[in-house]
Amino acid sequence: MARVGLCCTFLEAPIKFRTTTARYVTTLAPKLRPGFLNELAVHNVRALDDAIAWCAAHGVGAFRVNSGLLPLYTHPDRGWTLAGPGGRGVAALLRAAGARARTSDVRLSFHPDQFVVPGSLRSEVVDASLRELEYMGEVADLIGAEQITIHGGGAQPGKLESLARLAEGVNRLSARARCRLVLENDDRVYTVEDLLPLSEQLELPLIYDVHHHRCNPDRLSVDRATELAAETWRGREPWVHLSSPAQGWKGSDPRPHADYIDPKDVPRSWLDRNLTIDVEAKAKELAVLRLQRWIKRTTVAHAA
DNA sequence: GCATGTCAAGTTGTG
DNA sequence: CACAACTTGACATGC
Repeated sequence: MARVGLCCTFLEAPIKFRTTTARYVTTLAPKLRPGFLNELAVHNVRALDDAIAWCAAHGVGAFRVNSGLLPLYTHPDRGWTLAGPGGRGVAALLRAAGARARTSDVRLSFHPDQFVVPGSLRSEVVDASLRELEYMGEVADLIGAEQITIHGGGAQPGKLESLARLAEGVNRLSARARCRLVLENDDRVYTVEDLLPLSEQLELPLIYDVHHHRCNPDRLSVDRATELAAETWRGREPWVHLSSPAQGWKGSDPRPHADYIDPKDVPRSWLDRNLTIDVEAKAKELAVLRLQRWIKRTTVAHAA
């Protein structure tokens, strides 16, 4: 049966992740900056442990870790790292959170921000993207996160050229980051059909986002795309993404996400598979629990 | 308290 | 051409 996953944050459960801005940090005396960033990191890793515990307690089998877990970690003059004095303690907390995830069977993943474009035309963008992916690889290694999801990025001057640049960027990554990399179809540019050849060439699994596929279709049916993407996981439980459109499928832009998942948007073929379904919905854990109840009911009815 | 403006970073498409 | 959208508002500030 499919398992459900929660993305990044909670709506009602009292688990909060803190953030800061580079501008604010520069208003602090340089001596105070590492301590401030360390405090945020400690808070956030404790919150991550709470999030994993919450998932385990509610039968939620996956959690997507917010990329801002260690705020400003890749900023050029942050002055704080996991290798430093305070960082050692954070690394220990990360390992402990990872141990909890492992024993309670909560799969962990990362999905970097929109700024991460390893196939960009601009080399400084590629460099910054790779730094960000290395940061996630380092944290993923400590907590045992299985994957880091990236999109294809832009398409200038064409898709083939851009995907070739993406392949170059990916191949510059350390093994620690690269072995966790996963591709995902997006809602504007790259479809499952576009990404399958690159997935095969680089031996990267493909996450199938059915909402993006419906916004940005190719020649594949939902079931065929599910099947082809699942094969790229080579025996591991495939990950997929699910959301419903905030304003419905007709009329205005279908891309913004609704508060909850409309059961009509769940592909029926998913219910017969071992899948990890990341729920991208504004009502966060409430949407995950509602979908989980619906899947249980429907799967039982289906089997009977 | 509460409303508001701001925040490191990319790319695309809409109005 | 400004701005929203994307996996996600949180925070400091000023009243």
